[in-house]
Amino acid sequence: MNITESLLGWYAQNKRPLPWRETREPYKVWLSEVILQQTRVAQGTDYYHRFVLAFPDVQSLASASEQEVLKLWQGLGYYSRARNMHHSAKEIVEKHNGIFPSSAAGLKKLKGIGDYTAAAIASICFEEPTAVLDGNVARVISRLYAVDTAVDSNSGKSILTDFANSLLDVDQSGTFNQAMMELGALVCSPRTPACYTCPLAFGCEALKQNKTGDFPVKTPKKVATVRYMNYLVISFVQNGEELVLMRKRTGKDIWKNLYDFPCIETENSIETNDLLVLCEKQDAFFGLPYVVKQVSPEYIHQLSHRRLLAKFIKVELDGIPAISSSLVAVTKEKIADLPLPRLIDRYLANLI
DNA sequence: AATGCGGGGTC
DNA sequence: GACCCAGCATT
Repeated sequence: MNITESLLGWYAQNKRPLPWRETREPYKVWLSEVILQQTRVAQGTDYYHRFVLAFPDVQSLASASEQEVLKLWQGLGYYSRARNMHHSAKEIVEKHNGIFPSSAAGLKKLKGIGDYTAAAIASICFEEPTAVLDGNVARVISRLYAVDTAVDSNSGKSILTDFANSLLDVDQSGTFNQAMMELGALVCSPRTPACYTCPLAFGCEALKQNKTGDFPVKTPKKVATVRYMNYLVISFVQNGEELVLMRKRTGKDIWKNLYDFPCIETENSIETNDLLVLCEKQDAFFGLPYVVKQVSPEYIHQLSHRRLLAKFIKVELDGIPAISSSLVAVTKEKIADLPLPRLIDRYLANLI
């Protein structure tokens, strides 16, 4: 029995019935792969169902507005995935006549498709004999061969990809790739791998050395830095209707093209009185009389690479502000139509 | 090669 | 609290 056969035999018996495994349509496989980038199956599955329902094919996705796509992506994070997928859907429809590229090299030319996703779609949908390398595969292979090069370095990725390709069953590359990932997800887990039930235990170098905990080798991460977000929740009445100012986030910062409130970011925590001085200085209230209605407690919003400490100051203006183009004035009901970061969504849920 | 980008589950 | 998840783009 060799490693490849043992793996495929295990997979046939133990694979989970995941919805995207019921199809080989490139569109649906692509959608599933993008949703699952840095995202667990449990977190992404509902999003997959909602997307397939709302946009059943690449044409319907291409016809949608970016805001619709982002709204559907809301809460999943890494929003560039949604923007890039929408961009690529339009490219596939307009430049490729709605037909997906059938090679990994062709797929990689599309925005949002890198080494992993290109190999995944090419092998699963088109049987291209190329191995994928994701977090699961890196863990399995690094343990199997006791690879002590960091898996997040270029040389490490190259070594691991070569090993994976050397094991690849070229006649069923899509199945093989999914089997490797499934083994990593279900058996060869990060903390305490279930080696006693692993079909590859007989050939595992890390297990032989009793050092599964030493692999994969990774370069240490940096600690998350703090950002202080002082949000201004500015409302006013126009034509008998209460409106709230929202801001579309542009530029290279987090949450690009999602909506939050006007915000004064500071280097350190700031008292409300000092913040109001800053607001005056920056003309945040448009020179109108205002009343502070509420100051929220501090919200802690933990991201992988950032720790956001947010405060929300609710202010009512007496008058109608002359707003710039980056701001929109919306009714409370319409806020729900906008794509919102999780932090803003949490705050709004607490307002009642 | 290093950094930014989200959010949530798990131990 | 630390880790990490079917990674990618940019610099």
